[in-house]
Parts: sequence; structure tokens; C-alpha cells
Amino acid sequence: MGEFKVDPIDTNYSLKERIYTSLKQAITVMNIYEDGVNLRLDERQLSDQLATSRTPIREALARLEQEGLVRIVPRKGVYIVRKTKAEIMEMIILWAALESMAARLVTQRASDADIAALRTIFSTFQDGQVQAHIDEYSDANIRFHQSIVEMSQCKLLVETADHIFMHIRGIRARTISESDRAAKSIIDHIHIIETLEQRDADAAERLVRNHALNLADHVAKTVTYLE
Amino acid sequence: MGEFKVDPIDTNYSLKERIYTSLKQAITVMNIYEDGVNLRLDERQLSDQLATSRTPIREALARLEQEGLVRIVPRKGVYIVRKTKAEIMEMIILWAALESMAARLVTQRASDADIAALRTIFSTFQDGQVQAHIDEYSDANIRFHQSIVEMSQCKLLVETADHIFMHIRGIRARTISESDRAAKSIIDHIHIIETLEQRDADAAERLVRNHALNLADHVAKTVTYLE
DNA sequence: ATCCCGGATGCTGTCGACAAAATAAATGAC
DNA sequence: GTCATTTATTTTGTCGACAGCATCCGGGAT
Repeated sequence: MGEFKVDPIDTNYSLKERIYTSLKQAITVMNIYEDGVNLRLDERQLSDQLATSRTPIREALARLEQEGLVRIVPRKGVYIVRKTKAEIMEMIILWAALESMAARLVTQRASDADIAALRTIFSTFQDGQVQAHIDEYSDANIRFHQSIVEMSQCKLLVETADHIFMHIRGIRARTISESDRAAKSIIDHIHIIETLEQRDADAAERLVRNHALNLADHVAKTVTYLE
Repeated sequence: MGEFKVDPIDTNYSLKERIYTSLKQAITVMNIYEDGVNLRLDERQLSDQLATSRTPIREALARLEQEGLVRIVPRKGVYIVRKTKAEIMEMIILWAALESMAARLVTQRASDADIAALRTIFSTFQDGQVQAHIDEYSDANIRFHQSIVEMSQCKLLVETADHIFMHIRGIRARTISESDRAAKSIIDHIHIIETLEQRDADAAERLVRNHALNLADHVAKTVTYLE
């Protein structure tokens, strides 16, 4: 029987909301660290492109500012913010704090099946396959870390981690795809999974923390395109 | 010489900015968990009280929503958000993650003098004096934990902690002032300071984490006014 | 008396307009 | 030709207004 189904009218998605989502997407997708990119957002230009008035755009921009994606300089304009190297470092440290706590919670809360599922994320990368599919490995890497946070079953932890992650997405993708680090990385991941399976909260926390802080050290030493 | 000094005109503080600060202050000060309080914010009423149009108010409210202080329900109105007990618990867990990482950083970065300064926070509470000045002790308690986070010299850690702290301020004040917990609390603090002085990162991290998680357990067991 | 329905009221979401500030352009002095 | 100064243009911050949805109120039917 062909049912007559209609989607409920999205009264929850106002113009302001959609503009916010649209702008956020546009900002996160673009490479803001490229030379010569225009970081200035013109309200009027946006209102033309989106075919709305400036009011909902300004409300969306106010939210984006609170989120740290743009900076509104009074009487001058709104600018997409570039994170400094120091800020990226701090974000990785915060990430380490969040994910290590998440790992601790996973040892207490997650089911064996959920933890086992972590292994399947890397199942397609047997042995030396990593180098060949470096892009897919980068994605798997991201999924792995996000999975741990999600398995903590702490919504606030997930939200906060997502928030940081949005900012360091570009940097992480570039850094992880460096050849020699991927091999080291996958070994770390296996060890982390083992400690989770053993329900060893202290060890899991320590390994996760060190894994993230290693990234921080690596960024401190090698990343130069942020200065 | 009598110099002619004028303050620079606050071009950095637009109307939107001041309204944001004003509303935020008003919300954090009021007891939003009291029975019968009006959680609805009327834009027009606000525009009357603040003697402005609704536009800058709406932009301020958009920021407050992103911050989690209010919830904007499309076509219905703006409501101050009450945190549920589960959310408070998650905030304390996040707090534990942040402060324990901060403690680790303190052992690596802070000067001996800075760490020593932590002791002075509680210097006025010798022995059994705690019970007599429970309010002042509550303040000292808050200062102690904020100091640790600040001494981490990680701005993002400070910002994030402040953000959570704003939400749990009321709850923390009420909970800490319970008699028997204060005595236990001050002993924990002394032990934490000792591990910091010994530059024992692992121990400091563990003690700080457990101290916060103890509060979480206590809230889970005893707090009933949030349901 | 209770429930349902329709009009009246009020509030939000969005808009276009205007003033002030900032930027760009143009004019003039040297 | 360069620099300073004035003028013109652009752009932001704020405002008041209007349409549309939500809520409240009252009348009528059962």
C-alpha cells in the first residue's frame, strides 16, 4: 500500500539557523591558511548571495563569533579567524584531556562488542597497506578517536571534542598523512584498544593522553605553515 | 602637572556587546532553579528596559544560545535553560578532565613561588576554623581550583573551565558548604599541593581527578533539587 | 458543565531604511 | 611626484514596521 507520507514542516529550522549552518560549512570547508584568501565577510554580499536581509545573517554571525569561527570587529567587519600555532597546540592539549577521560569512561561503561568494533576500523589496513591508502587511513584515524569519545557516553565530552575537532580538522589531516607517523600511529591504536579490552582505566588513559601529546610535540617541532 | 586625560571612547563595546554582558550577568545571578521563576525572556520587554530596539538584543541572545545559557525556540520564544542533574554530572566529569590535565601542566610549567601561593589561599582556615567561616571557605575553594587551571598557562583550558564553571557555580556553592565535606575537602587540597610541589605529574593528576569525581559521586547520591 | 471552534491579541522573524563610522577617491599644496 | 586634506562612497550598527505564527479568549454545540 502506498502510504501518503509528508515530512513535518521544519519549523525548527529558521532562516537564521540555515544561514548559520551554511556559513559554518563554507568556513570549515575552505582552506583559510592559503595565501591571499579573503578572510573578510561582507554582510551585504552575503545577503545578496543568500537572498535575504542582513538581519538573520548578523544573528548567525553572532553565533559563529561565540563559537570562535569568526571575529567581529566593531565598525570594521567580520573576519574568519586563523588559528595560531600556539592555539592549535592548546587545542591538542585539550583534546588529550578530553579523550583520555573518555578512555577512562569507556573502560567502565562500554560493552565488549563496542570496544571490539574499534578493531574493525583498521581492519582494511593490514600490514603495509597503510602507505598505499593514506587518505582512507586518515579518515579511519579520525573515526577511531571520535569513536572513543562517543563510547564514553558523555554527551558534553562529545560536544566539546567535536567543537575542538572542527578547528583542528585541517591541521590533523595534513599532519597524520605524513608517512612515518602513520605506522607509529597504528601501533599506538592497537595498544589503546588492548587496554580498553582489559578494562585498564589507568593504562588506557595514559596511552590515549600520550598519543595526543605526541602529536602536540610533533606539531610544535615540524609545523611551520601556521606562522 | 595636571594632565588632561580622557578615556578612549569604548568603540570596542557596542550596544550588542553590552546587552550580551548585561543579560549574561542577570542570568548567572538569578536562581533559576527556584520554583515559579519566569524562565521566558520577552524581547519587547527587554527592549523597553534597555531602551533599545530588539535587533541588538536578538544578536546578544543568539550568542547566549550558542553558549548554552538560553534556548531559542523558533516562533515561540527565548527560555533560560535549566541544567538537568545528568548535565551537571557531565559538567563535573569534564571539569575533572580539564583540571587534572591542568595539574599535570602545573608540575611542568609553574614556578615554586606560584605553587607555594596555593597554600596561602587556605592559610586563614587553621584547624577547625572551617566550619565557622563556611562561606569564605567556599570562595577559597573556588579560587583554589581556578588557580590550578590558570597556572597551567593554557588559555584554552582556562576558557573552557570558566565556561563550565559558570554553569555549575550555583550547584558547587551549595554542595561544598555541606559541613562534613569541607573537612575532607581541605585535606584533599593539601595533598594536591604536595604533589604539585614534588612535581609529581601522575600523582597530581590522579588526586585532582579523584577529588572532582568524588564531587560527582556526591552529587549523584545527594542532590535532589534538580529533578 | 465540558469540549470544540473561530476570532482577537500578542509576539517573533524578517525586512528595508537611515545615521555614523570607516574606507576609498579626489583634490590641492609643496 | 609625493604627501596631506577634503570629499565621496561603502559598510556597519541600530531602528521601526509589517507579516505570519502562536496563544488566549469567548461563544456555541453537545
